[in-house]
Amino acid sequence: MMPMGGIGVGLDDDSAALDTGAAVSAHEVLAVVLQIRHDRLSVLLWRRALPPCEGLWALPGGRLGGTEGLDESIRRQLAQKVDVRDLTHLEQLETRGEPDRHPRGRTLATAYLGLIPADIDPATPDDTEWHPASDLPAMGFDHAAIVHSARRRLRAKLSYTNVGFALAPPEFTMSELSRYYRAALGHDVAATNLRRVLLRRGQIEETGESVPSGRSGGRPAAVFRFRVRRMEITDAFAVLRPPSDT
Amino acid sequence: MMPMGGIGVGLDDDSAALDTGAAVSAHEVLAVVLQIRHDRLSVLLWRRALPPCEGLWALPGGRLGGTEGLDESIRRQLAQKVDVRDLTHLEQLETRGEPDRHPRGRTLATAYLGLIPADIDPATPDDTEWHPASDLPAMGFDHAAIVHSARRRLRAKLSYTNVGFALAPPEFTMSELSRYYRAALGHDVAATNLRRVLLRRGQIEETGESVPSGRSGGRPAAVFRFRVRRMEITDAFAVLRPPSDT
DNA sequence: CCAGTTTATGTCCAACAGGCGAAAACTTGT
DNA sequence: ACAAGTTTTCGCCTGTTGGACATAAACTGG
Repeated sequence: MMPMGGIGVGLDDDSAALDTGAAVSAHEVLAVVLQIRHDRLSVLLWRRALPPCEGLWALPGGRLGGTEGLDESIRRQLAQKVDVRDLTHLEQLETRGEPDRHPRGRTLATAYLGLIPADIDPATPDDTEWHPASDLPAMGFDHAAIVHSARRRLRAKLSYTNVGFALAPPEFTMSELSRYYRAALGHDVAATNLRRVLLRRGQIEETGESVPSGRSGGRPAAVFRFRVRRMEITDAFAVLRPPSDT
Repeated sequence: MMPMGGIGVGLDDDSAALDTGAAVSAHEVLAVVLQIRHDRLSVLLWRRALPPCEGLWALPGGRLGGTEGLDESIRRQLAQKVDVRDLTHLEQLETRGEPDRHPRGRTLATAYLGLIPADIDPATPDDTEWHPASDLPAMGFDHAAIVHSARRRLRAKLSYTNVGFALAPPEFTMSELSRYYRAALGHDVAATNLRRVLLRRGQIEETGESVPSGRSGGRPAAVFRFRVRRMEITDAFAVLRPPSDT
């Protein structure tokens, strides 16, 4: 805290930084990789074999390389735990820098949110497992808090963007899709309403195909797909829209 | 890029990082401080007197200290350019880490978004000035891009949160508030509808007072205030709400 | 006291979303 | 072939929301 909260002297930023004792700080990247598995939102975690936090579960990630960008780095690190080609979406989440967040000394962490569609079962190393996001195991560092941030972000974005495409397989029926939404949002979503809303927003379209429904009979379900498979904001937010020019 | 994009060997993250050549990377914090000034959304910038980027305009900020957290650091750095007590809101925006974003060598930057209410005119050092966000001067580094991120974030949040409190003075009339919204959003906002929406969402309330309107006469305007003066999400997003239990 | 200006209130309408029930389309069993 | 059961689809109704607009209210100045 600056004394009195007033304006300090107009030092140049570089010099000002030096006398505060800028230190060599490590920087790591982490990823919260989410996938709907068996109707549950799940996170990819690995069990630490070595200290610090030995035996606890942690997010995939690692130290930032000297010549790579953040996006580049998280993809490289992630490749050690899962096939990165399966990722349908990856975005930056937040950066944490509390001085004591890492027992090994000052380490900043930039966390990412990654999504994998529900239809695939990526191969993972032995130390790596999927855990339900609503029932996390004992986790090291501040990783549990980061997972919660990611869930919140995902829930919000499901409502005003087309992120659904990243959770669902390329083609799906409405009842499947509503199950994915239910798993991610934590509450029921009526397939009927979901269909109407996503169609009106132009997020999804019918492929023309249809597939027989579950084994006990029933009307065949129409097959849909997302029209665009990269993130877009599709809900021009409610209030305060620019005046319509019709 | 990993060859074939497959799964790498299961190295521990720390060791994996070392052989990639983890380097001493500097970390800086930056802030996009926005305020509505004379009906225009404006950014606080300072002119660099020394290289790199000498003579260009830059965001306030500086090197992260060795023992401080990110939030702590940005407040300290900001105190050199403006009275931090005037900030009504401060949130993390994004972190940039392209290896070439800083000519002096590898420097990560975590950017913040800060807001100052429209009614005050904070004292600033000689090298520091307010610039219209829609008409930026020549800026160094990637700072112009960061300002654009901040504007987008603010526009979005005005629609589904109560951030308005951070742009407006503690008390205001509806026509004043609609001018602030217009400046921040870039389009007209009808005071009538704004009032109805913000009242229904419980964001604002009448103080009971009223003030005479502009110098040329007119009905006195009712005075309002925001009920809560810290960020809250007030629009439980449209679609996909939990089923109502009425 | 009237004209002009600004704010407040109310109404209309279109869009939207949630709920529900009926119809459609299919499977299985008799 | 037909009935029963299941799942999806479609249409209707309702309550809410937000943008536009018109009218009423309140005040100033001449």
